[in-house]
Amino acid sequence: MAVTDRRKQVLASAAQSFATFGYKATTMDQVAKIANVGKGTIYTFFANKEELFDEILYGAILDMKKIADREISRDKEFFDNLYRVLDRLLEYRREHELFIKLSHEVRDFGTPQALEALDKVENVILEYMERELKLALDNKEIKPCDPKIVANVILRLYITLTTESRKSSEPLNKEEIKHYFRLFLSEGLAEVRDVTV
Amino acid sequence: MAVTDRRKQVLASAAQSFATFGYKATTMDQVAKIANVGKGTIYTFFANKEELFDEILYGAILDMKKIADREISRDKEFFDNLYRVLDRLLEYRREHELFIKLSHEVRDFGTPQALEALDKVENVILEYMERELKLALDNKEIKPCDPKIVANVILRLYITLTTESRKSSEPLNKEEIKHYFRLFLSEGLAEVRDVTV
DNA sequence: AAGTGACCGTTAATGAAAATTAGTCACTTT
DNA sequence: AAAGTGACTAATTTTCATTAACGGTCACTT
Repeated sequence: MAVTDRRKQVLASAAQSFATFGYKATTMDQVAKIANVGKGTIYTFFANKEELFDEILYGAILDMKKIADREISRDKEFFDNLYRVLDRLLEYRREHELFIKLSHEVRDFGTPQALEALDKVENVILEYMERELKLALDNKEIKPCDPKIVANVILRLYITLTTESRKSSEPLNKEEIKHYFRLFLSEGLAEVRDVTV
Repeated sequence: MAVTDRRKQVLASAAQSFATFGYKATTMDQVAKIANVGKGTIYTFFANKEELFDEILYGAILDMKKIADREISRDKEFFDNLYRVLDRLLEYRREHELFIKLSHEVRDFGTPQALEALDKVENVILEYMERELKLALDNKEIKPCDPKIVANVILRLYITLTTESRKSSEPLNKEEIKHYFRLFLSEGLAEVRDVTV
């Protein structure tokens, strides 16, 4: 069997295992078994468990970058793009088994590698937003501000709106989320008072 | 010694112990010792450890309500009041030893009673904001919205801005926080384009 | 040369014994 | 008799020694 095939075999098996069992509960013995290779073989491709995991994570992050690039349309306005891409990225994150499992692992065991992985994903999203905010600043579409801070606020806002479940009431639907998103980020909450209708 | 004195003695000792050691690490033996009463005496005033804790928590919550009422001026505008009261309340929460200890306890051990206590405090703050938002709605100071959702967003926004530390850069100063607070809640991020200057 | 799995040192799970704790109540003090 | 107490109990938590599982290696096989 060709070297690249074996490598791919290992990667596929590891991806499946990490997504099903999380970081901690995935053992190298198991990956070797699923991949139908000896354990030693894994170590000819990857220095250790963390590097194997990182490569799979990097693949998922590449997917997210592709999603963002595909979803963005330079002819549409800033807030539209922002909301749509953020929605897609977080949907991807929310629905991918690997990230679901990693979230649970952080909650239940606090596994450092799982936490680090989720942080990396968050940073990718933040970096994307920072870039877009800088473009919007150059085009004078938004008021002067620190893109880093605003990117953070926007992400937190989105997360707050999408997890508005815990206390009473069911989570907001997409239209409601979009409405509040626009209210805070674009229009502002204050009623306009000095404009004659 | 009068009954009320003994009760106060117990409360004071318990308050000190909860603030110093947290919920879990405060033992009824220790409270009795500090208060200079037999352990049985505590149980003539409080049914159990949780009720003793609740009474102390309730005291702190009363303090917060007083702070909010004192800080609010009906002649000042809505966002000014909102920001100032929120700032005072969270400063109180941030600087009171009991709440600091309880936060650590939740982080380190996940003690359910500590979590519940912090939730109660958060709810007091949310309820206060909800009330103020309803007033502002009646006065048409803010656009139509669900006060519950907006209260939540505002609290998260404040917390995001005040803990903008982890990733690089030092935390924002009060003026900066106020600036961003105003930017998102009052004015909106979008640059106004259709107004001739 | 490429691939392997038994083996190694370290870390984590297990469970039984020991210690600690919230809450009680028979007894002491006032 | 009313108020106060701390030794006691049942339940929980901590401790610790033993066992099991793990990541990573390397002498050996293919």
